[in-house]
Amino acid sequence: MARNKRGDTAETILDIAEQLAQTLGFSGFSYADIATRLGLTRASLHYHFPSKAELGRALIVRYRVRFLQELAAIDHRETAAPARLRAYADLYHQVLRNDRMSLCGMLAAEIIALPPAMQAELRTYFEANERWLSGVLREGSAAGQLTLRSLPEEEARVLLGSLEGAMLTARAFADSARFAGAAGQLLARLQPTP
Amino acid sequence: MARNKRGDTAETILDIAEQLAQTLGFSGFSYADIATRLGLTRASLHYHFPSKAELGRALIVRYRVRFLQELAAIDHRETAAPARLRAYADLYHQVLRNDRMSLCGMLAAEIIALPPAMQAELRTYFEANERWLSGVLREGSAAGQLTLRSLPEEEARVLLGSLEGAMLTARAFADSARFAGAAGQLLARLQPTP
DNA sequence: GTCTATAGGCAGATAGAC
DNA sequence: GTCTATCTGCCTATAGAC
Repeated sequence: MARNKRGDTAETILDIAEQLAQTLGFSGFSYADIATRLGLTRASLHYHFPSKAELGRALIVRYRVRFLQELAAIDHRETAAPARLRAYADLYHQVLRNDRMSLCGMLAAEIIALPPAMQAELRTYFEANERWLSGVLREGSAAGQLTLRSLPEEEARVLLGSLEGAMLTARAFADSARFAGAAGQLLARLQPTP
Repeated sequence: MARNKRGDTAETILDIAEQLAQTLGFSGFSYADIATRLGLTRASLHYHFPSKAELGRALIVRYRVRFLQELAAIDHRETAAPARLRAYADLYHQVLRNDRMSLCGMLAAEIIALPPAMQAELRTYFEANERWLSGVLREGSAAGQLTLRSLPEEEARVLLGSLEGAMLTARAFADSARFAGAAGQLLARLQPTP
């Protein structure tokens, strides 16, 4: 749903659900968890999001839209490909510093347990990410700022997966510096050797 | 517990629980799921594993022991570092072809929702993995078979995280070839350029 | 929009018979 | 070891009053 204006109850519900999903997983939280933190009853939540499946779908859609806005901001702020990639990795790092896992990385783990509509949205999210990364890698390669060892599309897949995995293992040790180190190395490998 | 001999009911319970945990996550399955597939009642399961937390702990311990046995087998079978790394990545690939996620990668996602004993076992598992990888990378580097861009320990962390992440995203697209492609690239980057 | 009340089911776990 | 029966609590979801 989430057809209301910003600042609305629906948005606040999504904020809380997002935090819970990124820390406990989608099957790891309940309407009761949200209701308690929001100071509402479970029944009221169902007014805004009739089913948990619809809440989950809205969660991914909003997350993707916001993420793409941030990517557009990076495109506007940074012009060089290496700087854009660093800014991209920084988005992940910020999430981790908030003691969260990437929403879609988390959901990808439990994808089989998710309703079909959420599975589809998840793939759309990853595809959009890879499309943006591919573009940055291609342009950086053409400009001589990056050295690719394979096609931009394939490098993008590897990079996306590697960053998600770096978050996953960093979280296991509750150490966001672990992520920063891994991200730095992954990007350094793309640097051209003069 | 799992204090019984192999082939026992306890082992079968672990087999089923392992498959469920690797596909749905630890909070994604119940004693009822295991009982149904095994043809027992929920109460009987509690005889073997009094609580789900103990079942989960036994799950990780057995998984780690088996995994380390496979790593020892690789050490015995392959002598060159690049071949050992390929065999290592192949272990992941086999898991994925069984439509499963790496057990500990899955559990790492939901680590905050896990009982403390499971969290500790999880870290032990990852540490053991990194220790083995570090050794292979160090020896391969010393033998001129691999080119490292940083310390073996750091390269090991990056590789472990990247492989886990490659599984995660490959699963989102239900495409194990995606993992194979990423793994191939990650290992190719370690190849010395003559 | 939010509430109370409640349905109906499933969760992990235990007691005690066999 | 496995069973039946049961407890307690939580889950998603709905009906209907305000």
